[in-house]
Amino acid sequence: MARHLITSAIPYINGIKHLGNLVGSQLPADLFARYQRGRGHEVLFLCATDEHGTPAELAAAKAGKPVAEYCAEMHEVQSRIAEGFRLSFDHFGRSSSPQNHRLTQHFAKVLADRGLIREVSETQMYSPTDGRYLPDRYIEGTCPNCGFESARGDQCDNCTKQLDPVDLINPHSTISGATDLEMRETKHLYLRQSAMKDELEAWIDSKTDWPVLTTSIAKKWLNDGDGLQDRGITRDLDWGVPVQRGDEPWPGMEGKVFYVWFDAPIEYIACAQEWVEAGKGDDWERWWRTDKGAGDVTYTQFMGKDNVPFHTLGFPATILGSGEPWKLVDYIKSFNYLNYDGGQFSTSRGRGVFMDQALEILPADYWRWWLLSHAPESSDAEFTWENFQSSVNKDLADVLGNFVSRITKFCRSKFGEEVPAGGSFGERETALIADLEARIRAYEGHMEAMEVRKAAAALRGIWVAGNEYLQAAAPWATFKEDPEQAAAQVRLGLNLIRLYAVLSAPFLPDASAKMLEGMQTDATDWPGDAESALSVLEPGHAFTVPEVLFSKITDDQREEWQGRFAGVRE
RNA sequence: GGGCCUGUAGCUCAAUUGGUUAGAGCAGAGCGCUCAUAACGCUUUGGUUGGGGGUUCGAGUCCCUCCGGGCCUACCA
Repeated sequence: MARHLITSAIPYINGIKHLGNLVGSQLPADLFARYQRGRGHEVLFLCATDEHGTPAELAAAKAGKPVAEYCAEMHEVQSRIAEGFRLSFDHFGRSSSPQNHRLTQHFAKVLADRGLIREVSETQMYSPTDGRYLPDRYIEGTCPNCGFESARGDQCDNCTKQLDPVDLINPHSTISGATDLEMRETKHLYLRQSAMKDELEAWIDSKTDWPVLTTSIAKKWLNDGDGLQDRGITRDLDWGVPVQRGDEPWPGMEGKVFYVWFDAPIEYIACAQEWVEAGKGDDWERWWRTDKGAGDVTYTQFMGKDNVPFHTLGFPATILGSGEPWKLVDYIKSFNYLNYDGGQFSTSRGRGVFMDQALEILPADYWRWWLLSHAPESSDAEFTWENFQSSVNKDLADVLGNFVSRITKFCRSKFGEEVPAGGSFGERETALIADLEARIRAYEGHMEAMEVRKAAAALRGIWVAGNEYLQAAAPWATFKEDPEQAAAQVRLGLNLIRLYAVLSAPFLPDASAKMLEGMQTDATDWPGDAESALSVLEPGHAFTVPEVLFSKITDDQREEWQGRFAGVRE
């Protein structure tokens, strides 16, 4: 039995995520976790909320709540929505947990002890009106280069020139509009990534089977300009992990916190500690310490492309730099973006479908199927309501759902609600079994390789094979001449439903459960050979005709949703 | 500006890494079936692989160039 540690990029706390966020990390991670569990492997699947940073503070202020309270509430909201999508996290943690505080401070100490942290004195814009230091992009003004009036402090959106906030003409805070900005001297800690460039590069170069999206982004950062740059890992904020050297104070760093991108990946580890604390497990080190049992763990991370630099360079620099035997990631599966109907999903403009809204209008399986079967693997993908409607209606309602209906209802009318006895398999059945054998193995291959769209296509092909068989065998015709033979055909058809339930579970957990319930079986072992997998339900086994698995999306519904999600979120 | 990704049938995507006649699904057309959610199956129309040039016995695949789309560019996360 293999052991799989699986993490999804942790979603930021400041609101409900849209479908693009979902398909870029949590959903494919869940697919992989469910598949590996289905194969009988030991899986630890972790996710959490990423709770620190300026946007969290601002979102809390906007909601009129203390930031800790706001984050606690939003964590609950995201947690419930994750359950709604059937995301099967073994634990859904919080980057603000005490475990993460301790571990983040521990890593900082170890890195400092090994000479990998240096102090840098720099100047930073401070806004007395806002009472806070402002990240560059929270300052706007007129671009000195092109005269664009809403240029951000880090870059002008009009001429794309990179800027320094002090260059802006008439700079002001985008939070309050305040113009009384001043430069203040402040000290920060930098992680000396540059000192680890060769080690990181050798490690990346050894990963020849990673998606090009992952390695090309990593290499770009390694070799761009002067090479890998040191990175500031502290910020002047209130909300975050206080800068400490382990348990000890860090002189000169009073009142500062670690930068979210330093503490967020560490939460992957802290989350396993939370998992133990919550009573769901008893040994987190078995998953994370190679000196304490994690040597045989395969660790896979899932994320959108915007997260790649932090997972290929920043976090590995932390892990490797510590010199401690932490488990390093084995495979990084990254995704492009999902666009919405000709443009981008927009949280600020309420454009597109958000996770809570999606569940209000349709069950999770509909979304899981469309999103995964259209996952943005090779390039950005696009959600359109027409495509969604036709894909879901055809694949789920017609091909899979109707298959279940036609065979169960036919059996009920001719043989009653139990698996009929009699007859034997002939050439047609042998051919189907051989075909399915090959298709199942191909499906497994795509799942192992995390080729999500190909896996979906292969699964659909397995469903189609059942319809082809029924059409050719035509038990409704056979029945008139040779009821025994029809019984064998129906028996095979009913067994196909159970097989489909097992194979489809990673994509469609709810429909899978309904099929198993209808077949009144809890035999969910992954199929070894197709032949024995198709004789699990024996003659005389009782079943019930399941309710319709997937009702179709009507044109009226589609048009209504199209209008509802085009503009501003309520 | 620089870098990376991408462009294949009306739509969404494949193509064993340079190897026969570029394949699937959806949509369209025709036929069959009547168990089933007006479902299913079979057959079929549809391509100058964004344009141009080059390398090669052979190019969707490699090189050059032009055009279009997207992302990243280190203080949003």
